[in-house]
Amino acid sequence: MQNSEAMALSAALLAAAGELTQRINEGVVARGFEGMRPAHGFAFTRLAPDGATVTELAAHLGVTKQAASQLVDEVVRKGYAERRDHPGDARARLIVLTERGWACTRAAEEVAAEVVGEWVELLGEGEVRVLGRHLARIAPYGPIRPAW
Amino acid sequence: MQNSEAMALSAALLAAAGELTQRINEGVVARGFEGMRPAHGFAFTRLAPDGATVTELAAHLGVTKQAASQLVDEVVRKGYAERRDHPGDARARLIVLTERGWACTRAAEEVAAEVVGEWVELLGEGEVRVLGRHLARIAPYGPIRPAW
DNA sequence: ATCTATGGTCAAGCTGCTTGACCATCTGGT
DNA sequence: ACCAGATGGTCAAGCAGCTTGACCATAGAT
Repeated sequence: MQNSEAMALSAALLAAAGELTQRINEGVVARGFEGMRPAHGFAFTRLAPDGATVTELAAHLGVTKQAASQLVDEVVRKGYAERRDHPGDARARLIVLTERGWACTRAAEEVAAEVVGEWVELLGEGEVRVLGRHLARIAPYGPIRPAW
Repeated sequence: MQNSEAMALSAALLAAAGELTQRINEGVVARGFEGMRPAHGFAFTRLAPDGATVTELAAHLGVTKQAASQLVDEVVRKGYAERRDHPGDARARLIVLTERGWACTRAAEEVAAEVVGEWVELLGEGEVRVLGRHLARIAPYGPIRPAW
């Protein structure tokens, strides 16, 4: 495969990721979750199942734990999450979503489904599923970082 | 398609984009182009064919023209590009790559080809081509923004 | 019992972006 | 030809989000 072809693929991937992120964020904000940034959403995906520690969150976001801690401060202040004592480790705090945090997460999923729905119209559902499977094989559970 | 499925696809897309960007940047830096950041590479892809104005660059990167101008300052100072008079518009300057700028661009293409080569090993060349075509249809020539 | 590693926070600083103001030049209407 | 508004570009100031460095409390190992 030619270098220029690889570069075109890279550019398309980046453009798609950037547009998707922007649209999800705009949709979430439009649904009444003001002051939310994409990073909050990515944090929520890590907090969603059972909560997480600041250190785990930092690893997931690819930032320092200080940065993650500041981000937690912010979402706690805005009412999307709360710090609880960690069961079994008195040093750690378990960050969990509040009901409003869950509502925000559901809103993000709805918007994502809208955007992906447009892709389905363009490419067909089967092709979009294939796209998802291939992308999942390319980037299996790495940290989610800003594209640049 | 379920909301959770759309969210998983979104996460995979973002993770793939983030990893690709990081690896290309690391590869470029490792080849001797120190101090380069991903944003520089994205700027170069716009400058590459025939140069561009600061305003065009700003639109391509999705930032203000002041930010684009600062970025141009930086790459000019580092020897990757130069400001020339714009033929046909005395207000504007045409930013063009220097030879070193072209070398950096070629290096980025090489690294991108390496990474995409790994995807080809995973998925096969045909599937990767399909991936590229689909992504190109999803995000046709939008600005390349940071993922968050 | 101690020593080291780990989770977390506080504080300070930096980088890259934004907003706002401004000048030079282009463009279109009169 | 001229003027008014639009456009390209830069300067300056401010800020948000991240980093590094220092520090404390607790865990786990020896």
